[in-house]
Amino acid sequence: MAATIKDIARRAGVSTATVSKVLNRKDSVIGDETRQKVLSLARELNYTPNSLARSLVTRKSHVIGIIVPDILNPYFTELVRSCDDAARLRGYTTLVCNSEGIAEIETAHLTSFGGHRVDGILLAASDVVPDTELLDALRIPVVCMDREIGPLAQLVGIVDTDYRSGAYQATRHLIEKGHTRIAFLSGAPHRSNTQIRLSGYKDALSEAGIAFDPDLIRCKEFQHRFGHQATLDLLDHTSFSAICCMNDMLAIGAMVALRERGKRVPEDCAVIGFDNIYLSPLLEHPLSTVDRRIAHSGRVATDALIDFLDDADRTLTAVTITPTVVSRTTT
Amino acid sequence: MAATIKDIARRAGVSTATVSKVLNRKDSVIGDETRQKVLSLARELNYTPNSLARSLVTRKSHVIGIIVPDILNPYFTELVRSCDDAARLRGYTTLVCNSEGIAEIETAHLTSFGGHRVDGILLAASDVVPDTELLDALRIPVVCMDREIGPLAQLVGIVDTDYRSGAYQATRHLIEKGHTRIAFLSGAPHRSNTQIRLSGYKDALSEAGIAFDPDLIRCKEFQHRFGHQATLDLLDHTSFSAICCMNDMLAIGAMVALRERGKRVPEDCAVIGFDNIYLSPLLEHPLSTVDRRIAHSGRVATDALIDFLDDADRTLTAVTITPTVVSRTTT
DNA sequence: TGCGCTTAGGTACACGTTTAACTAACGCGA
DNA sequence: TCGCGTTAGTTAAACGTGTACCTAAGCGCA
Repeated sequence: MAATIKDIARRAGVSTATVSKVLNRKDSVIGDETRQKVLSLARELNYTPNSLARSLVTRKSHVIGIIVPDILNPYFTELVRSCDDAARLRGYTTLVCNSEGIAEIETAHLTSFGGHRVDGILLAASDVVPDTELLDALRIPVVCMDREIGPLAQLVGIVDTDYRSGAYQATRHLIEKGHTRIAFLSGAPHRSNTQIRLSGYKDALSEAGIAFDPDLIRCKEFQHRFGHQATLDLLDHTSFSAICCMNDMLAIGAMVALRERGKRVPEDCAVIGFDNIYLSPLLEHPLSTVDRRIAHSGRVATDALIDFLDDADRTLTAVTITPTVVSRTTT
Repeated sequence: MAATIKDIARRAGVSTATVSKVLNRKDSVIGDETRQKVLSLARELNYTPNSLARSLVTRKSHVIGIIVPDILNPYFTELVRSCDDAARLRGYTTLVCNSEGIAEIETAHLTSFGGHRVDGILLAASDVVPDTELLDALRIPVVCMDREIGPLAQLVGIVDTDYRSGAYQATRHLIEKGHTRIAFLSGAPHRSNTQIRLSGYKDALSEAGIAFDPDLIRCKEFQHRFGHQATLDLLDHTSFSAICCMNDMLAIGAMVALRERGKRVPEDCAVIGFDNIYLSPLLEHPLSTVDRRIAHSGRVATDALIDFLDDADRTLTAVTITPTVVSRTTT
């Protein structure tokens, strides 16, 4: 069907090796006339190299696999987009998989990555613990983004966000606006993910001489729905004038709850989010939040991975991104 | 590195053909003992078939390529997610590319699809006209989703949304709520995409005996930003009590503008969107909109494509989805 | 005995590339 | 004349599978 190197070779009256050399710019040793003939035939037949065959022999697929829990989550959408852009810029293609935050699904995807011989793997934040045994067997370089992982030989990059600092800054921002009763919403309470943010929150409070009140804390999951439900619950059981949300979806949920109860934002209750997803400035009340530079972190992670793949012997890259508060209308 | 069929064959003392047969369940003709030996060795070496090699010989990659203008747009995020789910369910993997709505980029992606020997292509809505010449040369089955395309031999599926009906219903919904001055926001004015929706809008108006007023129409692009800007402009130049937006992002933009000008939704101005992206119920004012069954349409399109790929000679599938109004808080 | 069928598996090529190693022709200096 | 270095290619193997076709043994049966 599609033209192959053989077709070109036959018509040009040369061997496939010659064609291959010309097409790969390894043609220092090829005559000018032959080169031209091959090149023009390639164009004429509109030849496209079969990457399957090529990858098979070169043992490089120029594909990198990405695993996220759910691309519908705007944070991951944005992250994936930036990874994909960065990858393409360097001649790589991405294969994106949704793990649903379920270990078995992630494992299946990793296995499939192995079968497709991806050159590298990007692991985005998730609460499931990566199957290091499988990863080890796969021998494919891995970069983790805000994701805890055990010791792993082929871990070649780590890009983390300084959650403590982010939470600290968000809380401090609220305190500076005069708030003292500040609720705190986050994900799974036992994960370090949440613990570390909580410590940032506490630091800011104690620095300001405000007592920590456990009644103001609600930690369960990073979903919109929980932000809504927790806010309603807070409203019923305690008093506060601000909510510090550990991601933007929680903040969006909180704002719906506040409106349902007739509370104005920010007059009656201030809200700050975390992530700065691209939606946050677009909301009816553009959301104050903590910018964690999503696109930048995706780019950095991808570049680290590809640097490793392209340059022979490279060492582990570790970057931590410090987020900053962006104040909009909700605080 | 990774175990191959050869490794298994050697250890089992059989030929690679035998191993291949066992592993592919073509083993009616293989002895039970041999089968077990092969199977257990495969497990032991944790063998994963090399899909590159396999695809090379079978001429089936079990990959389908998807092109969307921009996955950051929630409509496309949701669409891609549902296509991916549907594809995996049937043993296919997806390769997602962003065209930015630029013809050259789309062409590059299509070429790359050819190189990767994808089995089928899913083309999502976009204003650029597909490169049918290239598509023709590629000889890869294509399914279009809400996308105009010229005659094309390997077009095997079309799933469209009845935009006219959607726009008609949205307008009618507004009229039933008592509105008579209804603004209309949509994308590129000359595209049939917008024209057809406009006709639905006009039909509803004339049916209700309301005169069409061109001053209430603003068509340019389907971006949040334009929704915001157009609403401000409308507010400055005319009067109206409702806005009919031809996608949800426009509606979100419109609502920001209304809030900036101190207008309450829906008391001072009602707003209806189109698409029913997953975000629309989550907004501070859960958005009334027209549900176009995004996930369903992705699934239908993907299934149509794979039906074609799996069953030998199938004919073109054409589905049109009729959207329905979902009334929430903004009308 | 000769024939055919069944069972169990092997042989060998193909898929489309890349690449190390080889060759053939030529020119040139000693 | 011989040897050597260039130049411009070619040959052949390899990557990991799938599969059409072959073989060989065993058995039943006329």
